[in-house]
Amino acid sequence: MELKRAAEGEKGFEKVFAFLRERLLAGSLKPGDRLISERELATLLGVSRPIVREALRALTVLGIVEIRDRIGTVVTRPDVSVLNDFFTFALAQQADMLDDVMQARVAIECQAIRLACERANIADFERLQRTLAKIGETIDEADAGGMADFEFHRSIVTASHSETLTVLHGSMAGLLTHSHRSRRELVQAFPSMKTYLIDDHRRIFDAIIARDPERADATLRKHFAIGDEYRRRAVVGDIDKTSASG
Amino acid sequence: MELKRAAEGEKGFEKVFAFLRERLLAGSLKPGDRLISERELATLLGVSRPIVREALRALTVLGIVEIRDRIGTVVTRPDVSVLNDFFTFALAQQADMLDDVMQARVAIECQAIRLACERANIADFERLQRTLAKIGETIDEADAGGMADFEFHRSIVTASHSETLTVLHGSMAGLLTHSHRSRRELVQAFPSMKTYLIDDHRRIFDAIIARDPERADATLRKHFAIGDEYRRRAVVGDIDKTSASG
DNA sequence: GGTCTGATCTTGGTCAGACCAGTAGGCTAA
DNA sequence: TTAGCCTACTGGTCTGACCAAGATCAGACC
Repeated sequence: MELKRAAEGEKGFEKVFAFLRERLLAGSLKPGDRLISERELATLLGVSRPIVREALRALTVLGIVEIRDRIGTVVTRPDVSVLNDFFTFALAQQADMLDDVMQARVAIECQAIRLACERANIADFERLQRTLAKIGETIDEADAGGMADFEFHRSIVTASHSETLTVLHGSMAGLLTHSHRSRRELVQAFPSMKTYLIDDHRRIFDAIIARDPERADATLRKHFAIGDEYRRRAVVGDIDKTSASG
Repeated sequence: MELKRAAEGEKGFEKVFAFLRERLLAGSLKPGDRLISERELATLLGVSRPIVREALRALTVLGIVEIRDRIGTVVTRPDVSVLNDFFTFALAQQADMLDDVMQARVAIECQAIRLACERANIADFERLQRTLAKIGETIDEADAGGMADFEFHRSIVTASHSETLTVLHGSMAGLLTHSHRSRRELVQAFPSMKTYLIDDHRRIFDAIIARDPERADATLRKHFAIGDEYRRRAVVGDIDKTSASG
């Protein structure tokens, strides 16, 4: 059984997984390809079908393949949701990681905005403008306002035309949406925030339009810093806000 | 069966996975906890053991739990290797993603260096100094030089004391090590690179020591930009370097 | 009484075979 | 030729079983 050669040492799951990984990484299995059936794979590798399913399921959660009921298993283009899942779980267990994730988000977004300055096209500009307008319209609503805020920032990342940045940002987005929302709740407490929210986003938008990476980055960073400042002040003045920061 | 309540809609794998996800996210299952046995889980959820194993295996590849032979399944602290796996697979199938990943790496590292300026302690400084020295010592060796380069950059991220940034950077590191290495191979072609490599890293180091985030960030960015420039020039002069970029 | 040892229970690891439900494609009948 | 049926195949799942080895506790020994 020369086919087993490369996977002889491992047993069971590892064997199947290694077998498939090899083909995947070597490129002999490309997106769109359909794998041989579970039964064939099982007999081919000398394992039982449940084991094969474990391996296929593993690849599924990694977003590498897709198991289609009664059709077969096909190789897919790497899917983002993996990162989403991972971050969701990771964050859930280490709530203190949230500040950390925020840092990563800032990292991604600041890089994205630089790229956006270079790569943004008309459609991107239009989307940015739309979402910017939305921020102004929803300035007094917590939910819609938070959503608008989020959409604007997402538009920035989209405009970077970088899949990886988009993926990473997206996977952290879910965790941070409530952060946008809670920030918006502060508007009631700090009237000056209205100006901050509208003007800051406007400045960010302008910098992108001007295709000025340095200014865009700096403005965005300042925007985050000010947001932090407001939040800190809020914590001082309104303790029960802290419970939502986890 | 009120226990099934939340997972009634799904079936099989989804049911088990959802059941566990719920507990994991809600925090009723914390790192270190041991799950109930596969058999119990199976009867509890009304599915067969192979299905339970699929779900557990899925969580395993996500780095959420660890299945210990003849011991049980325990919840672990989220593991980085997932991201590694993902990026490895993703890159294998979409080589064009490499530039993109590089962008993300720049993003992470530039944010990290800013944090490093604020948070780095003596130990961090020492590590940076050590790795910086190593770069000078190994300037003429491709392998060791690439490694030293990599270590220095990793030290920067470590000095940020941000778990998330470290994790993200680490998961992209494997893919980019060869990038460091191949960059070092250019040293032969471009003698001026020696100065670039040594002086640039030195400047970066100085900026961190000076705890000047802006300067550090700018210097690091410039460093990457120059590296890109060298690589671009190399591609023009030496085509077979491109084949190794996948 | 305390400790050591071994039988037993439990756990994961795996297999074999079976049934269901649709899907796809070949074959047949109109 | 074409519409429709029929079978082979696919994934989805279950059942029940066996193995090897860690965990546990009872009983024997010191």
